[in-house]
Amino acid sequence: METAKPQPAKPQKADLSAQIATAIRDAIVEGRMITGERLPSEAELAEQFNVSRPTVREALKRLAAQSLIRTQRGAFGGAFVNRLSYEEAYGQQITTSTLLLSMNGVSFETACEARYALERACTPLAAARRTPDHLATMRAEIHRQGQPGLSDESFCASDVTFHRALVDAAGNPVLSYQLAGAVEAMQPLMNMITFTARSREAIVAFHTGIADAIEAGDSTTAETALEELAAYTLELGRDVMQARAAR
Amino acid sequence: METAKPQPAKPQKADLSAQIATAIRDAIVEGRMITGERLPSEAELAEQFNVSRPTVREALKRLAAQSLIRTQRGAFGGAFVNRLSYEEAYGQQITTSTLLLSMNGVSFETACEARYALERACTPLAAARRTPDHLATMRAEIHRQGQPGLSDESFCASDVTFHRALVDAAGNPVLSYQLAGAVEAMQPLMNMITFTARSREAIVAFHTGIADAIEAGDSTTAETALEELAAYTLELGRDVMQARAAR
DNA sequence: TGCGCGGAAAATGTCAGACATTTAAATGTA
DNA sequence: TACATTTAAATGTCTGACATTTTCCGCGCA
Repeated sequence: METAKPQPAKPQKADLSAQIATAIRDAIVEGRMITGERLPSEAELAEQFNVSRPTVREALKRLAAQSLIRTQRGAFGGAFVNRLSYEEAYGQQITTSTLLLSMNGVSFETACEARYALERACTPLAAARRTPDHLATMRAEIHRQGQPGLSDESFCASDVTFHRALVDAAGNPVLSYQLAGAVEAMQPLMNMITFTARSREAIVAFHTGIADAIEAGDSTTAETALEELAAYTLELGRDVMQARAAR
Repeated sequence: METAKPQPAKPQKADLSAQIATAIRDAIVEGRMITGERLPSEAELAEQFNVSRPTVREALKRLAAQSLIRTQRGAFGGAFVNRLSYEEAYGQQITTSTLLLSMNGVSFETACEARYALERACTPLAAARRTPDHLATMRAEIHRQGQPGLSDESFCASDVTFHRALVDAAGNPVLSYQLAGAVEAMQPLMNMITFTARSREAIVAFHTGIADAIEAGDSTTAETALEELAAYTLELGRDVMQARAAR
């Protein structure tokens, strides 16, 4: 006698290492372990969970991959609960966003729409809080974008830096984190599609309009300029797609 | 004779398993391996990279933790390049956001500001595209929030569902993904602070105003209502903080 | 001929033990 | 006291073995 396959009431089919990773992750997320705290040694964890050391190690590597812990060799080393820094979070956000876009056949329209909607959310704050530093970065990148001999790669990189400065000008690190995926993953994707067709002069003009408005603290004008840039990009993308389809 | 510590030209200090994970990750991100493709078996990878199987396994677990690969046991099983689904990406986004907020002492103001700025980015699209389904969800949650006996936990959960529906109404899955962290990580954080002080009637009134505007396709009114909700929440948070400080 | 059943094979999952390496504390010595 | 040395506790890595899962293929049976 056996119940065979239909066992819907058995969701616990995960690997031991996955279970252990989940258990430790929960302890961290729920605050039972605090930043900087040292986990038991691998040998102790193996004993606690009643598994072998390699299994524990696999679990720890899973957590390390999510920047939840960091390990240190040597005496008094071990695994420590990691403080997730903004930079690490940025990196994960960008990787995840890039993969999500490339693996789900996200259309140009969808990505473009999301990207500009998010950036638009920053402009009122940026207009209110921009520092001379942010403005200087934006102006410098605009100037760079006007140089005649600039390669396409450099122009794209400068484009990203410009928008990054705009986002950072909002002075909200959480917002900057959230926008990292939009700017650093979607913008390059869009550049890759439109760089053949676009007019650098037009882009520079839009960027100048945005920078002027931000400098003047005029969020309405900045939003309008951003929307125009979005519309221009969208149109370019449609043209390119149409040309590709016609071929 | 020995060069001792000062060896700044040696950036390769990572574990073997980390190096291998990076190598495979790059292959995936750069498109040299496509979704669904099978990786070599652990034994083959061990030979290719000239390491032992446990080391390879640790590398694979790192990748699995990021949902980059999925493994399958049995003959013709192995590790396969995983298609990162929206759901998996949501989950990672929420986990990362939650940790980032809790581990970096993000202030109530900062989180609140970012959260409402992001949500504001969705309202024009939501006003233009909302379906009867989304409206029904929003109305249902508003109704639930008006029930007298509702527990605080249920009210908070309903709050999240309401805002989630608003975000989804924009009809842009990439935007929904980006907002997942804001709605599901920041909203609960804010609820935890303000739930003692807030007036449910006021919240319901704001929600109703938002839903009405979205239903009418009036994005300006919706944004205004959202901004009022943001201001109310911010004020509540400041009051609570002040009360705590005074004690 | 067609169907089901069972073994073989290939892969991941797990374990045990050993050795290598790194690091900081403890100890010893000038 | 200051410096060099030893030592111990960890992680990092390797080897080999066994357990488990799953698919494929061929065999036998109707």
